[in-house]
Amino acid sequence: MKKQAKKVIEKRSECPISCTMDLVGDKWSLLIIRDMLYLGKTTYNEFLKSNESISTNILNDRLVKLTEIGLIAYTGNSKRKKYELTKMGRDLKPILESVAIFGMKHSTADKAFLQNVKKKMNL
Amino acid sequence: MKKQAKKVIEKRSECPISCTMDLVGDKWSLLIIRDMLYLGKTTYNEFLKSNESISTNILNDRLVKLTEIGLIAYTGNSKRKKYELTKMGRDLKPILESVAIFGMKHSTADKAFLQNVKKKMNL
DNA sequence: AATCAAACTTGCATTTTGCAAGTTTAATTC
DNA sequence: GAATTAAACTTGCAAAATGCAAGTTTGATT
Repeated sequence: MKKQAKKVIEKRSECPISCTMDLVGDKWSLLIIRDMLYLGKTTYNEFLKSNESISTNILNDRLVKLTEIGLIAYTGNSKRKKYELTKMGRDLKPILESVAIFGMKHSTADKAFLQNVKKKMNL
Repeated sequence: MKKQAKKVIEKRSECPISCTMDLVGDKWSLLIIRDMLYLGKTTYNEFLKSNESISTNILNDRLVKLTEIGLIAYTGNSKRKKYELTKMGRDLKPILESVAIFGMKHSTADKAFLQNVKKKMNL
């Protein structure tokens, strides 16, 4: 029954940008948040089926971390967890918006991607 | 004279958010951009002296990558490089702003940090 | 010409991520 | 209510990214 010790997230400095990156500046966290915000995903298996193919151990690790941080929270028993963004988590939306805008302008990404998603979600 | 091969950055998906994270979603890139945008830094040694203590190999790697991507560019000869943000790089500013706003609201970061910086820089 | 120092480079340890399995236990089916 | 299913993890090991402490190279300064 080895629960991973709740490791304190280290701050590299007092800069608000640096601090935020220390929370969600890894390869996967913001994509999980995106799936919640734009795709309405709530469960482990839904997150697992993203186009970017996150692996199970990383997904689990991120869900635990994001929950510990307080960006997401779950309801339901341990085998039917439903994750939701907290108030704090929803405050990440402007970040995702600006990241998406940059991506639509500069990357070779499919520019219709988020537009379609938003339409589907009535956003 | 081993130049590191210009490795193509892999896209995990067509999502603009994912694509942007594939470009600058590592532990250090946005902090270098921050130093250019808010602190007016332009040289290797200035970047090296950040509060977050980036190490020399990582800094060099990121400067090469960001230059290859086209977010920054340098003038000057190889021993007195002056880096500047490109038009594309300056388009990251809204991302840094929203990240900073989140950090000021939610992290235990020094809330005066960026305010002071901006005042100093007349932003 | 000698010295300095800015801009890298190298080697190796540690941490994070990726991949392919396996395990546990609520919920469903029979 | 026992057997089956599947959602939510867990584990082990390989690969990649990061961290650290040196060293090297080459324009600029003395």
